[in-house]
Amino acid sequence: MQSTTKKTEERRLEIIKTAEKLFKENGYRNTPIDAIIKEMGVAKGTYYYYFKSKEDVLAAIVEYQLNLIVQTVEQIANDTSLDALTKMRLLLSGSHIGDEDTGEIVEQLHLPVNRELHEVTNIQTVLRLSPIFAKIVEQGNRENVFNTRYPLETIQFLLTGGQFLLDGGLFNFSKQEIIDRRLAMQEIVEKALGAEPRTFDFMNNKLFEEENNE
Amino acid sequence: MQSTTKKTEERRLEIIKTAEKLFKENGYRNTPIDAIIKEMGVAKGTYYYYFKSKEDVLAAIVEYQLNLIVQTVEQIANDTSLDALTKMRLLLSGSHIGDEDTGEIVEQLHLPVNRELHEVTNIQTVLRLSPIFAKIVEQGNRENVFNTRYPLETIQFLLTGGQFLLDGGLFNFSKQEIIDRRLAMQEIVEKALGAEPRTFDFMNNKLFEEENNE
Amino acid sequence: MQSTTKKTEERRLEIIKTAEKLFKENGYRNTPIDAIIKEMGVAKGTYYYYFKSKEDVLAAIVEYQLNLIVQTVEQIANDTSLDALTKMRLLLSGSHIGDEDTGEIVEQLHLPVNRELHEVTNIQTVLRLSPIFAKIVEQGNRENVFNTRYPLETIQFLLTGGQFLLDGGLFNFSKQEIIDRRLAMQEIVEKALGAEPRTFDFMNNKLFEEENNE
Amino acid sequence: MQSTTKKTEERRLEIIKTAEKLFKENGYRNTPIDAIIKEMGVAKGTYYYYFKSKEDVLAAIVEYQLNLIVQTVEQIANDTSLDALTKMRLLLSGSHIGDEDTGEIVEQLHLPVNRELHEVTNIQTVLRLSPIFAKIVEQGNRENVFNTRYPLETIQFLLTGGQFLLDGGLFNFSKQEIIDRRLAMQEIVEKALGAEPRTFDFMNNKLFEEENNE
DNA sequence: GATGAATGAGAATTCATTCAT
DNA sequence: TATGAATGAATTCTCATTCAT
Repeated sequence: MQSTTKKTEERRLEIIKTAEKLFKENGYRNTPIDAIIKEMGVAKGTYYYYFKSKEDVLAAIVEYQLNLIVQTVEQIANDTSLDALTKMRLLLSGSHIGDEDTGEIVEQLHLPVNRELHEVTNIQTVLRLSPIFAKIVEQGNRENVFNTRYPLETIQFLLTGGQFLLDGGLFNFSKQEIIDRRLAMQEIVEKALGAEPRTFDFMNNKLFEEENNE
Repeated sequence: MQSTTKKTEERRLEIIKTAEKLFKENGYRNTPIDAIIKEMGVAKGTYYYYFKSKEDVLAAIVEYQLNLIVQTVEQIANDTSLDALTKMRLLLSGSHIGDEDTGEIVEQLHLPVNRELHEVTNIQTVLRLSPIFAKIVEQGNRENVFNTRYPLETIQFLLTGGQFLLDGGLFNFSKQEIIDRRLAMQEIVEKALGAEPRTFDFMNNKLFEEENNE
Repeated sequence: MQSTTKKTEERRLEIIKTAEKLFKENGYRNTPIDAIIKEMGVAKGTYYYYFKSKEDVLAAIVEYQLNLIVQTVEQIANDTSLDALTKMRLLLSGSHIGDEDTGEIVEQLHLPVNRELHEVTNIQTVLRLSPIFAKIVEQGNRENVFNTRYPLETIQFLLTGGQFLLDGGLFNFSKQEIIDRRLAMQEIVEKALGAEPRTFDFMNNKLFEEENNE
Repeated sequence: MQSTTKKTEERRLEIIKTAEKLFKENGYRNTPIDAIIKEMGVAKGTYYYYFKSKEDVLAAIVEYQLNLIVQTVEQIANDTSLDALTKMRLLLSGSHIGDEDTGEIVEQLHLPVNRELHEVTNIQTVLRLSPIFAKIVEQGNRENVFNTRYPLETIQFLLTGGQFLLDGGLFNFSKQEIIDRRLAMQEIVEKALGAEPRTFDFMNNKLFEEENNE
């Protein structure tokens, strides 16, 4: 057995990771497959042994990322011991213990990725997370901490605004501008969900600390 | 050979229009310049006589569209005879008398464009329209019909959500799904701006009619 | 009639001068006709009214330059009041009173021009100047200051070496390297022509001053 | 692995050879890459698999040719059993046992190449050969067969004159004209190096035979 | 004399994909 | 599993030249 031979799953993951890194650095279109294999030190054929096209990795990357996020979000959402407010706070703060890969949820959602990768990811993220979030909102409605007429649609709008506006990749906001927009977003979220003012105050406290660390 | 010489500005616009059409149909990346010139029935050199690259038309298209929208929005925003509520309603309904080119504002904002074109347009739209809208919100604050702490940031969030979520190019929503999301959006806008419930009720009545016509 | 003809001639010359300048700056191949007309502020058609192709100006430039040089060189060569040594010294030093256009002969010969323009010019220069120089050498033979068996061929070899080696455009020599090569060249010229050592000593004194001025 | 590597080297050389041939026939600028690959019967991508641009082959051709020449010249120059006169004669006559690839040195130096290729080759040839020749001249100085004050500079001038003047690519001399110029050159070389008259007599005898064979 | 819009035949380069080994 | 040479369609961009006005 060759020492260069890795287990199939491992190698597949290695390609995904390498491609993801390069796509984020240079963009999907601007990253030839050559770049990926060169970075990995393998031959062209190896790539095509694991993926049948270039789009194929893109899909795999998105799927991989999404699964991680969805898994974490679902875990929290399905935890019957938590009330809606706690769940929502956990998800919005990302303060739970994340896997290395996942990192903090909010971070994941706001990762500055490039456009091509972004499009697919953002949309899929909104579409897959919104039903899960919607359930929490409905729970919140029942627990009288939220008051939202259209849980799914509202959550989708809020996720979309957050994803696209605050994602560093699209708008080139300064740190201060991001802070300002998060403050506004906090209020909008609270109002849209019909929560008490300052319910999600922590969002920006947290942000503040983060930004100072960089 | 014989050349159908047109006035420079006309031909430039013709290229812009043709490119826009094809970009919307097939996407920016999937539209070779050859397709544009073939559609127009001119030579390749003609294209490069007016635009020095492919990106150049993209920028021209966005600029052209944006100028139309911004112009109209600004006209309403600067009309001192109108109160904030009327202005906002006009802008959100698009019921003003539009130029042929402009069409209805809401339609403009929600034009189903493809991704590549979209990205640039959406972002620019949000960035250029938000300050104008923000002024109206501030006027509304003074007139006690709105109550918004962060006018600019709030408007930016709302515009972003609207643009990216309801723009047919990104999410493939059915008509009914769009209606549902507009209903939710109406409420979110009202709440975020601190307006009375049902202030922007017309948004969806109007939409309803439209959709039935198609 | 006269004045229009003169104006025509003027414009032709203007094109030649502009083209020459741009060709020297950016090279013949890298200078589109567009650049020439843009620099002049005239239309494309104007160019083609005066020259039927791009090569046409190149030929005109070379012809124009060459005529100036040949004229001056011939004037000195044909001056029956001068002995061969004086003539040769004059030509090699370039110390005669030159027209503005011509500048100093040596300077003309060593003008750092680009390759494309260079090729044609250099070769033509060698071919047209060598017979004139050869006559001076023959005169020198008769006057017993030179002793050259093959005047024309020798002169051609020397002109070629000087043109191509010392012309700043081809070899990227430093100032010191050029000085060294001129010293060597002086000796070679003296030896090749069979002149007394140090006959053309001034060549390098002169050069030395020049270089210090820059 | 080694066999494939060797094949790779072979193919690379094949491209170099084909390009060289076509460049010589039609000129660098007038030889599209299409012509090269068509001649070889390979696809465009194959070319770009081995060379990253068109200029790239040009550089490779020059490097290849130059290495062959330099190698041979160096071999002779470094042979401690030979005196300077013999070395110089060998190099100028090209009568040594040449590799098939190299052919005769003088032939190599005077290969009728086209302009674009020529420029680069000529200059590089002069620059790389002159130090080697200069050593022989210095040896000759010590052996009292030469008497040259500036060995390097003198050699450079002589090489330049020979390359550019006698290289069939630039000046369109007839055979007789070339013979005449070689005769003159022989004398110039002898004088410039301070060698005895007729030291390099063979140069032209040899040439004479050659020319009659064609 | 002068204009400048229009032409269109190239040219170089990219890169996803295939396949024999 | 892995390799890497070979492919070739696709695409952007250049620019000398023409000609109706």
